[in-house]
Amino acid sequence: MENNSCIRQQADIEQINRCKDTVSELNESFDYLANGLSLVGNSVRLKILYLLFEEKRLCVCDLSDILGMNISAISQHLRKMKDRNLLETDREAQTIFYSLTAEYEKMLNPFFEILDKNKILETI
Amino acid sequence: MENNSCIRQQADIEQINRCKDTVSELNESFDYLANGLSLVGNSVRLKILYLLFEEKRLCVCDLSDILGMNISAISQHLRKMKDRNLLETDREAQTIFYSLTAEYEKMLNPFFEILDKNKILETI
DNA sequence: TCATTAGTTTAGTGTTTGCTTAAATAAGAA
DNA sequence: TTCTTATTTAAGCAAACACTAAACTAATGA
Repeated sequence: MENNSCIRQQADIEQINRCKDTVSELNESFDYLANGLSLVGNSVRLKILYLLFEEKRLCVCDLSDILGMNISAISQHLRKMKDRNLLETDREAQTIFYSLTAEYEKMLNPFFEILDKNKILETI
Repeated sequence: MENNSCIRQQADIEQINRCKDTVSELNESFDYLANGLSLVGNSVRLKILYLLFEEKRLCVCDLSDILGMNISAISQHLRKMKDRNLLETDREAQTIFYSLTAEYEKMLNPFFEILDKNKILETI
């Protein structure tokens, strides 16, 4: 499959084997983390996450209005994030409110801070 | 385009307007951040970033060998990350070494710590 | 100068993602 | 029970993405 002719003569074999061990040990962790980060790495979902961080909770319909997008499209984004435990729901009659889970609120905080900082800069 | 019939009667108009303002103010920041995070949200690139964090520098050929992937595929991933300033290069004769930029090493540190923790757990 | 080694770039292909439309579900009100 | 509101789910499609193969560039050495 691969063109293995490229292994440098001066390659550090020990280093390469250490790296291979790391990759095979952490393989599932890499997949899991990358999958979580790819959810945040979409501007619609990042907006939703930040808005929920600021407002604590919003319903599908609010988000649809704020972002100027189809209810269905928003719902599908929310579902992905709920499945991965970034979000949780809270029903009030027909309305379903989404909010950040405590775990991810904490984890995403550094990024929210970057956005907060930009927001202050914009208003100056 | 949108079915605007979904605006709830009980919707908090002030809240919605505040959110709309936030979104339009920070629009480019959302795009920029999301784009950066989407680079990290791919397991091949996350592996590369973590390996560079651990080993300080590696060449295209080392990474190709470690990850069992085509040189060309690795090179294309590296290029994307270099374009976004996550990585920098350092040539030594024909060999090009890639390393994390200080800025992103710092920014990605919390995620590397999660992986480190998993690594310790695996070895127990 | 020609061959070799290391890496990049381009074109092509299959897969994944995000959005649209339409149908389905779920709760409350008439 | 039927209608309305709020949301979800399923199907379909276009755009973006990741990988392969092949051509190309760049540095070194015979």
